[in-house]
Amino acid sequence: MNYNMKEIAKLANVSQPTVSRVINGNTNVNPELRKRVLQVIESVGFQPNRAAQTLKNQNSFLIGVSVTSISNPYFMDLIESIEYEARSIGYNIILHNCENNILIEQNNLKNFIARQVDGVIIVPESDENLEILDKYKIPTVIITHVHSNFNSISISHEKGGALAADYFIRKGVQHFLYIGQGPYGKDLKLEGYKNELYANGLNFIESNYLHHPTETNNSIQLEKVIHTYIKDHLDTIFIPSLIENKDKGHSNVGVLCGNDIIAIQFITMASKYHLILNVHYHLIGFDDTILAKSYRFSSIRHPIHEMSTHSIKLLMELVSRRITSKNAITLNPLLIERS
Amino acid sequence: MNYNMKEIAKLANVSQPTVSRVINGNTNVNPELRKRVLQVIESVGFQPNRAAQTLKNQNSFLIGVSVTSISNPYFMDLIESIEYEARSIGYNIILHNCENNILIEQNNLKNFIARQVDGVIIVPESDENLEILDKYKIPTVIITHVHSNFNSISISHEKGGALAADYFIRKGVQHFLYIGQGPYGKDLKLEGYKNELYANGLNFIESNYLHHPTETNNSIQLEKVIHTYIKDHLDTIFIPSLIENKDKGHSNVGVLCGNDIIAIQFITMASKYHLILNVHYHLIGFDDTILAKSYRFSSIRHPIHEMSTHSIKLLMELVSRRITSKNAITLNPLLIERS
DNA sequence: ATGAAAGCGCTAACAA
DNA sequence: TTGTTAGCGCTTTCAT
Repeated sequence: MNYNMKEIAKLANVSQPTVSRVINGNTNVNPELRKRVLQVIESVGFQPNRAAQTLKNQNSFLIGVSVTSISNPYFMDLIESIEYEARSIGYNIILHNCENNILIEQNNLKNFIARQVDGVIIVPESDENLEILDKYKIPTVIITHVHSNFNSISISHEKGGALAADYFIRKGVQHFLYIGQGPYGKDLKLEGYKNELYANGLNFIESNYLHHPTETNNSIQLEKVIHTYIKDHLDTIFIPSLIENKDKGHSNVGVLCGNDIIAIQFITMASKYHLILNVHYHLIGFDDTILAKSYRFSSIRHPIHEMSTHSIKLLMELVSRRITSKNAITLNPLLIERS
Repeated sequence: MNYNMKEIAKLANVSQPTVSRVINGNTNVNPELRKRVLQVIESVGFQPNRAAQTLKNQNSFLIGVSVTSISNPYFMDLIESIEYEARSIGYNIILHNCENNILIEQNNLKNFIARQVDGVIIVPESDENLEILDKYKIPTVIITHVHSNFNSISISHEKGGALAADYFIRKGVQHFLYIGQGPYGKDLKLEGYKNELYANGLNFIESNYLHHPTETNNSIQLEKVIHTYIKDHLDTIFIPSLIENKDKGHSNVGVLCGNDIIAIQFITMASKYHLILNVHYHLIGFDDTILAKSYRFSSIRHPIHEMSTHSIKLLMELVSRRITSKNAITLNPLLIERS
């Protein structure tokens, strides 16, 4: 059982508000009383009740963190980083996973409101629920998405694609592949990749864009697409390319994958045909997760630490009402080269 | 801005305690008033202030979760699972990482106390800090460690080792390797592994126990040890073993690794000598993380979901003072076979 | 510089 | 069944 200020006051032979003043660093306190109070606090290990403080002060020093999935190495790094940043400025995080479910996300956000969180950092599942935060005027920073009504931190996917293109060009790549995350459609990574190729007078062949055959994000299906591509181009690209470039020791095929998991799917499929990374093909993944580290392939890293730093900083500026405009911060990714 | 009960009461033309009664499901409320109140609550989207409830009720519906590291796929799965279990019974988690630092852990636990958490689930960095929880009589469940003064959920590492031994025996393995996580010392996984071999009339050769050469947990050093072992036994074990068993299509070497990361180190080193998984050697990792899934090697899985279920259940029993004895629950791991 | 008193939003004992 | 009242632990006037 924890003490309260009244008990501390009695033990130190002062009034309860004096204890409050000591704890809050109010200067109008006799140094001697201050010492006495601090001694008692120290000896019994008193911790002021945060719930009472929240009630009285109308702020909780709590940040609601909502993500669409926890067991994704990318979000986990993000959560770790946010927890660290929050802790270092005296805030705590309440973590919620919405499991990619809009209804759960809605409940979670309502819960944040009930908990009196000072702000929310969210990787949103949908736009609808964000209105709840708007309605209650909760300072909010959105991560990964850009939304005109909210502050946001995001990454330039185009820049990531361009970075990959640059790397491949440096390596003398002539055959540029791209394997996307979703079904066919607008893909900023691909845009950046293509544009950088064009800017260098190179061409991207549309049939080298592999993607899910359907709307459903089934990874088995993508694996089949990859498998078929490799099989069909074994004798036309992969093997000849290596032979042509045998003086360099590596081929001129470059594969950019929308994320690290896809990258591993490619590596696995390629190995079935005895194609070896950095010999028969160059490869770059996205997100630079533990997978890229352990498989030792290059990957585009999102500056997670920078993202969380900016998120918290931006959130704090909103909480303290130092800014009221809507900021959309875009950060640049960087290429982690591994050979 | 959120409403409060007083405002709801005014809008519904009832007294404020009536609003409280409606919200808390008190039956002594005129159905008509109840309806009126619920309508107002619904229309303005009122959420009772949790801080006030915490202050009044002396419980927070908050669970403090402290781990030694977040960015570890194993803990990440655990956190996700705990968040899910807590949420499904109306609790929230406050997440803290202690970064393997005793001082940070101490501050985090004090913070839990200030936050009035109803209970703590902790992967402890040290025993000392646990005394804080004991002192304040915070219901606590320890995960992974067993401690006589606390309730705990842990995994039988011996059983994991035995499971691996059984699998290897089934596969006809004759050369049993073990690569431990730490420097040389007591290792329950190894104990279970050996004992199961002995129980089957088999022998474990001590020189087949690879480990860090020093106290420092430097993974580069372990990699060198692995590398040296493979090089030295290439012609005496790995190659001959495959030749002897070429009718079966795979050798009779079995490698058990203390965790999945070590497993990948072995696979990587082995591939330098063109040794292929499930051909030149059988391998089992520990923890069944995303690494094992993507590299497709077998791994001993800890029943993470079961762990979190038991943790929350046990914690709730402590919170409600239904139990006061100290329980040490040991769960059995299971082998996920991948070929 | 210090203490007495009010009130943050809620629940529960009590009175009506 | 309903409203009045006190109080959870804290901060902050307001007197002194």
